[in-house]
Amino acid sequence: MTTQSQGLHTHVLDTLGLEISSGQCPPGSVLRTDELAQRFDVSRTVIREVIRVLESMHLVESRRRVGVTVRPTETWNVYDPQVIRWRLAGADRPRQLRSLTVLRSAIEPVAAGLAARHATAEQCAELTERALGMVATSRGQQLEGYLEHDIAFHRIVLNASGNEMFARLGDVVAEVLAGRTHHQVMFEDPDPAAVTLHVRLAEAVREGDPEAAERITKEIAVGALHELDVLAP
Amino acid sequence: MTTQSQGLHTHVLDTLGLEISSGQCPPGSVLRTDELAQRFDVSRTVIREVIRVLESMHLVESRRRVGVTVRPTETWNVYDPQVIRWRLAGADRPRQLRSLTVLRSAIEPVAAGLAARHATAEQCAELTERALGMVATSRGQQLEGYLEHDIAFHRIVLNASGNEMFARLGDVVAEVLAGRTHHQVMFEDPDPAAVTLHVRLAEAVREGDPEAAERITKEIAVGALHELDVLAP
DNA sequence: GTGACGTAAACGTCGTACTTATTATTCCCG
DNA sequence: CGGGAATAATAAGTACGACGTTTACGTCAC
Repeated sequence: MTTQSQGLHTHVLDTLGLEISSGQCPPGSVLRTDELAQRFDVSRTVIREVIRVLESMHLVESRRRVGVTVRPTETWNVYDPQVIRWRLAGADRPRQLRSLTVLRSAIEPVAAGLAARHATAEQCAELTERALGMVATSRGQQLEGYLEHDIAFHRIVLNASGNEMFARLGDVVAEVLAGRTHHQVMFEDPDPAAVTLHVRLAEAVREGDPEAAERITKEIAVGALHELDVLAP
Repeated sequence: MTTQSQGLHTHVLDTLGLEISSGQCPPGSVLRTDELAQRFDVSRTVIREVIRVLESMHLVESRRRVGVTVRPTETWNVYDPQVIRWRLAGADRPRQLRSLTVLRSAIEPVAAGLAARHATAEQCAELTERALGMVATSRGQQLEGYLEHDIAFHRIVLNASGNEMFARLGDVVAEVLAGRTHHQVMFEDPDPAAVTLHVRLAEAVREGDPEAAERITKEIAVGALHELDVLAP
């Protein structure tokens, strides 16, 4: 899904990034550019560019005479959407999903409060529209449609907060929601209570009620965390 | 400050990243690899590796036949510590500092609450030590010493939260605090009230009182935001 | 055992040649 | 005169080979 064949660079980067973040190349292990070039059947040029990108994400460290060593997990750029995607696709998806959901539970209530203050009429309208879309797709195994509305909904709230750091978390939230829908066992329709809360949040934002918006979003977050507790060990 | 002459790559990356994030190369403007190679007097190889890194940060987009175009601000990886450093060094430091402080005000209270639950004895000890260090350096123009304790203090709280997303925000907070001390007009000693709150926070964490920890941290955040309002327009 | 020293292994940089995608232009046909 | 298809031009993508530079590691003398 993440792999497009739009260039050798992309393919190699994606493969290596996935291998590293999935723990297949544990921290401390070393890679050699020549070996990689041989393995992927590409020139060392391509490998070097990939390594540089991985290095900028602090996934690896390149040192002379020793090679490219995988760095310890604590140094990864875990906010890089690419890294998040790799990790969610890899082994410790549950742990990752939990960290990210806790992050959401801290950010989104505050963002919703700000959104209630700053949202434009246009944003309010689209928010309501998305909430209705969620209602419409909340029953009858329309998970993909629901997911799309859900992602759009949260993205609007984050954007409407007016804070760029919050806004840029839209991609992260999208990854989390997508990961939850696709990888988690999620046969059933979404929780009706959650759907209702989204509708109420849209109302609170439209009415410019920051306290309510914050409170409702906290409830949504609590629900998401609870869901994780139930579905994942 | 960020530039070490540890390789051409680093130097070129730092220079270009700074120029882009400072708005010197506004979104939409195009760079050519050949020109850059000539300008920095390095081979195209080096330039390409730099471009690839910049591309992974979503600062630029490279397309055939058209060149390397600077992408709009909304797409930048603003959580990348490198990008943060560039932006804090650049033109819109005030705006950036405000966004980041709002982010802190959302994250740190939650992190402090978690820290109160999960902190080890060792972490509590070091936290208290740092709080005392802040007290000791809070008067008499010892700003650098105070800053060091302040950074360490907040880093411990974030780490003790047990959430890796929070923990990785330690670097961001460090940048914010450093930026505030160094670039802001800050002749005076730190606010005594803030110092006291840090001491109380250390106590709350040590006593395992999440509610108090969260509340006190919120007060610290409010103070930081207020400080921004007073010092920057 | 300890220190200086040399060696080789890996990345770092360079230059060039060639390939490919994309845009701009030209030119022919309707 | 206009529009679409063939064509040219351009800049990035890839490959290869060579040399430079750092640095871990083994060796040798003391």
